[in-house]
Amino acid sequence: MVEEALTAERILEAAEEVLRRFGPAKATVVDVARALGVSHGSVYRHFPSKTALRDAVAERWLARVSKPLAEVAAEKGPAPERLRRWLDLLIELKRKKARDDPELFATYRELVADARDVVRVHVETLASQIAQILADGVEQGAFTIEDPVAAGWAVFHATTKFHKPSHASEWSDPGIDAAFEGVWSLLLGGLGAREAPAKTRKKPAKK
Amino acid sequence: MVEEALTAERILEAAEEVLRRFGPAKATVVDVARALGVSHGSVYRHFPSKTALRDAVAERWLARVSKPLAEVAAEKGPAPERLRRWLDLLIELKRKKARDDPELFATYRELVADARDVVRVHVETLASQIAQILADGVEQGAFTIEDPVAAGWAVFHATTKFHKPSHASEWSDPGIDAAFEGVWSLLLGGLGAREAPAKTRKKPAKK
DNA sequence: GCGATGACAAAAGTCAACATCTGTCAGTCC
DNA sequence: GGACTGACAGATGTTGACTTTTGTCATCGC
Repeated sequence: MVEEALTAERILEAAEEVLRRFGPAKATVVDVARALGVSHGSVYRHFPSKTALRDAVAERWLARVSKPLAEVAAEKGPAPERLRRWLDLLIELKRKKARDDPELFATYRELVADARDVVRVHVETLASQIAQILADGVEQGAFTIEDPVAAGWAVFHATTKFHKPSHASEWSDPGIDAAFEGVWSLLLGGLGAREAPAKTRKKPAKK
Repeated sequence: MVEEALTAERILEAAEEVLRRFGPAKATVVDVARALGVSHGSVYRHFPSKTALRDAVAERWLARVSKPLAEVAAEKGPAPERLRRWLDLLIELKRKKARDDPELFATYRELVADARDVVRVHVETLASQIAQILADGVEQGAFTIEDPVAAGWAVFHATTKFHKPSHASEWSDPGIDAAFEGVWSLLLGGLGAREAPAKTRKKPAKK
């Protein structure tokens, strides 16, 4: 005993490490148990199935994306600039994962592909973070949309290509940043962006 | 002799039929030759490899999408309404294929997935059709964008979710049409759409 | 002479015997 | 007595001998 009790948290950490090392195809519940020095039956006391364990790992991974974004969404500065930073951060987080460790990224993709419910919640979280920024923007007089929630979803959908992992192979295209600028420019216009009441300005004139 | 000469065109037709019946995993060059009553060696007189044959079939399929769209792009009416019809048609063509014969659609997806060059050309064709509509719109005073080509790509990218086959599983979501309306609304705003000089009006006020 | 053939080597795909894994549960151990 | 074990049945994966396919080319027949 003592030896640190077997908790869901410890199992998740071990599971993540095992997935990282063996990949989703080779990682077994027995491997996870072995890494913890217990029998695989014990793992089943904490997770009802291997699928549930994988879902929980996927959830952790997604939280590492949505949490830093939540901070940007909660800030108080000018909404257009904040929306841009939020999108840049989302895209950068995804690209970084894909670039720095493609194998791990592939593991992550397989995992979340099976965790549809977890993904649904994650995506709803992201869309509502955008909606929050947009609502702030309306309040600031920087945006003129009527329905921030609907517009939040629209921004999310319109930028799918730039953040959804199934498009990862396109992220190394040389024109990808220009493509995003084009979409950003249309979206900003569509949100009815205008100079905020007074205050900060950011970019110099374009072109 | 006579008996109709063996042409690339006839081989393509047979190949398409064989793919339709057996699927891309089971369709062989020998099957195609058998359907034509020739030896498989003969097929290789017209196509250097099985891959080239598959690419050619993919190209035909894609042409069946881009040709009807080219007609809409070439029309002369008000650009905003035409852009909307063009997008609706693109989306409808894709959805119809996916809905009416999911197996054939899966075959088509596998084929084009391997035909990257063919797809690149197809996508460039579509983006330039949008650009043409946008340029007309600028001329008509209906759009205020500076660079119709860049904006054409932006419209294409922003609507990826609604026409790219890898998103087909999302097309049966109940909210998909509302999602498109949201994106459309932002895009139209971003293009600087204003009532055309005089003339037609379409939708009643929203909400 | 030229399109077509079919035998062939190398590559790719199949499948059934075998091995491993998941999930359960009666029983152990502290 | 409750956390943990490990033997087990059924499900899932792996392996390697075998079959099929691709792509070539010397030869054929019109």
